[in-house]
Amino acid sequence: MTSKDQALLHAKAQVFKALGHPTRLFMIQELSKGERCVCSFAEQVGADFSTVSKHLTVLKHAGLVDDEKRGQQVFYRLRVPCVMQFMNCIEAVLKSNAAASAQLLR
Amino acid sequence: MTSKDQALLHAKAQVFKALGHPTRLFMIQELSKGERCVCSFAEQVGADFSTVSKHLTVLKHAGLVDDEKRGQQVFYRLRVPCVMQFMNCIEAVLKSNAAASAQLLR
DNA sequence: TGCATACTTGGTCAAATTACCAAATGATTG
DNA sequence: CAATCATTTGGTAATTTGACCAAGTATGCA
Repeated sequence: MTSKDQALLHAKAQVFKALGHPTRLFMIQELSKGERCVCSFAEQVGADFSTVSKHLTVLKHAGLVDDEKRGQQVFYRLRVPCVMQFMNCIEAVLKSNAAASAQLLR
Repeated sequence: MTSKDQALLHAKAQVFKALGHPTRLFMIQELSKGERCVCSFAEQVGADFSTVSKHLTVLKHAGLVDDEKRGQQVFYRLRVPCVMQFMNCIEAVLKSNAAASAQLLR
């Protein structure tokens, strides 16, 4: 494997890693319905404002979302709609997979 | 959000988390070409046998792969072909996204 | 039966992640 | 300009992750 392949592999893993947290995954799901400001997440997620902001930063660095400041608010937008497709596929797998579901859905 | 939704969200996040490591992602890519025994990965990945085995366990618990013992070898198989589709989508995004690429492909 | 081969499991330790608090920045309002 | 609202940044502590080594289990062969 070339070092370029290595880099690409690492980059892709970073994207998955960014999605590998319940709060961030929730944010992605919400963003798939339309843009949202940080404040709207802060309420909904029930975590500290700073925590929410940091999660959004992770998603942004992974290239999954874009942000735009308008007035004093910052709006985030989903950049990668194909995530949702995969999310549906995973959901189907989880539901069809007794072994993993028993472990994961607990 | 109901606690059932919470559980599902958590389960999905676990799946992404499992994919969020270069070695495990590599394994998934290789498995998309066909089944493989642990030993074959051990050589290729260049990590300790036990490390390889643990990575495969993570993928298995996430429901992404199946394993089958035949003789003294254990063969792993990809359970979720749709991962590859998403992988391609991510790859496209990474290549089209200067900002993230600069960070991630370094 | 005894020994090699192919894995898995348990332990340990360093590094990464995540959450919160406090403080800093930036835009808006009085 | 001072005060306030929305958000980010920095610091710290608790938890999780990942890598290796050593030891354990299971299969196959002499």
